[in-house]
Amino acid sequence: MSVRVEVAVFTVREGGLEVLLGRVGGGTWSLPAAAPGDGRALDDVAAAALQHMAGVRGIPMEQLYTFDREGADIAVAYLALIDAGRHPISPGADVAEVRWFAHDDLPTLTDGQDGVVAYGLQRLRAKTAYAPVAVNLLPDLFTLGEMQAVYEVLLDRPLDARNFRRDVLRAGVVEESGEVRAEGRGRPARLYRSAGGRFAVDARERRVARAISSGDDPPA
Amino acid sequence: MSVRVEVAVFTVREGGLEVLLGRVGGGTWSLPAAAPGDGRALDDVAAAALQHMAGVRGIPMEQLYTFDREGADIAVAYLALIDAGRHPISPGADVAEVRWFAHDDLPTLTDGQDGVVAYGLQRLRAKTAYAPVAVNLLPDLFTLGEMQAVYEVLLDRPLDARNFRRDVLRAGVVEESGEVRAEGRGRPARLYRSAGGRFAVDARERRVARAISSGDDPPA
DNA sequence: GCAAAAGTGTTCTTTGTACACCCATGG
DNA sequence: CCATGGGTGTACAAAGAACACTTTTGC
Repeated sequence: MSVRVEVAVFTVREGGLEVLLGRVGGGTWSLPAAAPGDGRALDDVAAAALQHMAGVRGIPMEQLYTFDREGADIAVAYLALIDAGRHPISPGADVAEVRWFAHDDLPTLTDGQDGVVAYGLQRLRAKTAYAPVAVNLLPDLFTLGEMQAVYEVLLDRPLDARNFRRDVLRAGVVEESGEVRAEGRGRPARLYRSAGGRFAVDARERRVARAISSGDDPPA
Repeated sequence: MSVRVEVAVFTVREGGLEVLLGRVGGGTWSLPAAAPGDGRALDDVAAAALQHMAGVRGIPMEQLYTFDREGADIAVAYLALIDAGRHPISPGADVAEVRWFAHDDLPTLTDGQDGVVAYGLQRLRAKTAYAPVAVNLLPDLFTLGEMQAVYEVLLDRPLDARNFRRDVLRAGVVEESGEVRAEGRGRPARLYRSAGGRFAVDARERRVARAISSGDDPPA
């Protein structure tokens, strides 16, 4: 019985949701993956897989699901969210290429990894309804407009800016940094940072998320 | 790397939430567990573990989480809900004893299985907010009073019978069987059966569940 | 006819949704 | 001075929570 750990890594860039893939030599594209050796914890193996493939460290991860694979194998899948801008990717040793792919235009993947991506996406969208997932996809300081844009990509529908602002501030998931940023035309926006709270984007989405699936807090 | 599958099986009886445990010889109490041999799917291994330990079949299961264990081992944990009345338990081959234990008065368990029970309970309570978990804990036909009693045990707080009735019926998770049952004093209650829908018990709980943790729909 | 449980309906409050409007900046 | 995005407030609808009352049975 062989065990693998695989990580579905998502980012939001240029108005699109993207997935991190790499390949060795000229082989098929794959998720960051590793085999747990000696007694390392699964979470650590997942973190190591990402670091090995793309040189990115310190990204929080969440266990997704354990899948059956061909033969007598199983794959423990993880979900990770990163801000591609803050964490440039570069191929590790024996990795030929690492790239971001639009989530709806992926190449052929190894094994059953498309199932991992699909479920990761489902969980990510569901988490949107009750966890401040956007802060993991944004820089340290960000405007509420940028945050809203991330949610609009994740949910694939427009949000009302006024209600969005009210909900996010009421939930206390962000705090003002005191700084502002002028960016082209229009009134300069205040810059916020994460405050660590939890919140929901809006009620309709909450209900949808609940009806379809929900994320969860892994055990301590 | 050795893999085990373990199942946290819950029931509600006599006003209490109980967990199924068994033991071999005079050893420590354990959850139903099995090692996946050849290429059997994890879900099947979980079902087989329950059947082997307690002789119970055909119970829907849901994957919970994959835990690190001592050494280089991992344990894939499952959650199962059964109506103890409909599914009598009896020790399988080489099982000395199987019993229901009150969830808050468990004996010492093997390994890290108390973590599995704790997380299973958390998930079960969270699922309460958006899935009709009670129908898995009740007979084919049941009264709304019985159903409410199950939820009161799971949530550990009293529910308003009138709001409960309204919410359950509105959500369409049960359908009338046409029969009634007189049980001692009081007006006879209509008997319902599951209709397969999803619902939430009440809003406060939904929010609590969301804030603490949530269940999820496993991938297809 | 009284206690006990089932069943129906109504009011109040909270939450979410859809808006109209003003503010500050760049061109 | 106007187009553009930022920021504030308000009116309406829906959902949840609390609660009063009638119905049907056993004793």
